[in-house]
Amino acid sequence: MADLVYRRVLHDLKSRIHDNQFPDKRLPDERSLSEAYNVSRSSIKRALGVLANQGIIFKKRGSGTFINPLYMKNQTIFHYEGSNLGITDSFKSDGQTQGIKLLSFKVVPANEEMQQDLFLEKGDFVYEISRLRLFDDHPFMIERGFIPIKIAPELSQKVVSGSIFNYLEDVQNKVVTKSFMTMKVAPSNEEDQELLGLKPTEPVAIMEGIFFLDDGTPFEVSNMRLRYDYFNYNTFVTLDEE
Amino acid sequence: MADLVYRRVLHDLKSRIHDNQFPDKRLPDERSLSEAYNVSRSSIKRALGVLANQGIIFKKRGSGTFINPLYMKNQTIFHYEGSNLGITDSFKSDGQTQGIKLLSFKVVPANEEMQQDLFLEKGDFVYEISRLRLFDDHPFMIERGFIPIKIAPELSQKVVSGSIFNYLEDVQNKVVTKSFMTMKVAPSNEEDQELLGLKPTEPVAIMEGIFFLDDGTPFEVSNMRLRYDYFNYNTFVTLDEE
DNA sequence: AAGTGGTCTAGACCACTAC
DNA sequence: TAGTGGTCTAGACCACTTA
Repeated sequence: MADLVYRRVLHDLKSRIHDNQFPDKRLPDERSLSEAYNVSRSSIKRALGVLANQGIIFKKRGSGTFINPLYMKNQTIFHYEGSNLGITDSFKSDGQTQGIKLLSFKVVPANEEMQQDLFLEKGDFVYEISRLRLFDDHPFMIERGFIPIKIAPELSQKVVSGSIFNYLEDVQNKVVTKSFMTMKVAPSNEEDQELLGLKPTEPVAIMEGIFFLDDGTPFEVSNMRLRYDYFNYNTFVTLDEE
Repeated sequence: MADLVYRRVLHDLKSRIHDNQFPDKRLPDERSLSEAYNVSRSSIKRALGVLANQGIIFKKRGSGTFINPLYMKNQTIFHYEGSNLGITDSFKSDGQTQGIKLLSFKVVPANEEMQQDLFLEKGDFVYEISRLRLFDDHPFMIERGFIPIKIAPELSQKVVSGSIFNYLEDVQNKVVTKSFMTMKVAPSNEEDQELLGLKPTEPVAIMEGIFFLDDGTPFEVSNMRLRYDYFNYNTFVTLDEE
């Protein structure tokens, strides 16, 4: 994976940018880069495309490719590297503790919706895992996840009481790299109010997602209900390609 | 712009997907598409790549290209799907009407936070534009935006009563292509309840964003409060290209 | 073994910018 | 007019999945 041509170029250019090797904030033109790296112009383009997506450079047709001055300044805000799809790792824990309380752990037949979402056949089974997430002993999220048993046949109660993604990666060498999420807002229902300690006027954020493995296999559908005051989603959107 | 090959394919495939012309949730393979559209496989790949980025399809190496089942569900009104940064264009208007009611339009000095976000100097001024967005005559969003006067010196009351982004693009040839957004949830306050017609138990979604022009210039900071039942944000996160 | 998506190349032509 | 990035092609080869 790391020996791909465009990736080699990408990493090299990135470190050269960080090393300030382009003091005029301008990169060489694509044809020169192609020659210098001894790769095709398409590969250069691909590497530059990734950098542009990350907001590190700007291309201006007809004039050249330039380093984004904002990127070099305000690194904290605009830097989008190493985000994480898993919940356990999405919360900053500077000394605070995260906890998981297992509410229920069952095996159930996949309903029709689930069959579609997870690419299952009629009669396939899924784990249904309900958990309460705690942050410094305060519950902030109800999580109900469904995972096909045929993808992870030996999930145990112990495993689902911890980070499932970490288990998968460490033990089974499966990596979750994509997710499709949809976010909504709703008034809290009675279960929310009880489990999350909310007043009737206090709402929840709802995140539903499908998580995919590296190869595109849908791995889990998850429904998450969060205390409104623990929800904060940041995103950097670019529209280069419509 | 619209006559690009990959865009033609992209739009065609997109509408075929929406029309449910692939009932088995599977697209033809790339080589067949290439032949069917009479374009190169690279162009097919590019179109499919955009669809994949938008989370509409996903590709499984070795087996094929499939439609994301979650995408077809959850099609509410506010629908950001990376297709457009502007609000006016983010709403599906199949016959429905969108409206904007101007609440206030002032010029004020930029406070310190604004100076940072919009890269302004001490003493610079910004427009403060408050608007109520309507959908089929129902208010669904309160929008308060701040734009530096030095970037758009001749904004008029008429312009800010319509789509500012469209005005910029059509009249000034400036295009907004990037944004940094943060989303939260909160109980509705009295102003929300009055303007959006909410009950005290009904919440709002809050979106705050900085919008950037093509060349990286920050153009607007905006704070948006939406009726909870009009909010639905879909996003597809990939950790692929690092 | 056949079929699928992924990567990469070499080169043509186009559209825009700067001088 | 020269130089830049953008689009597109045709085809080779690789990696993975499925049977």
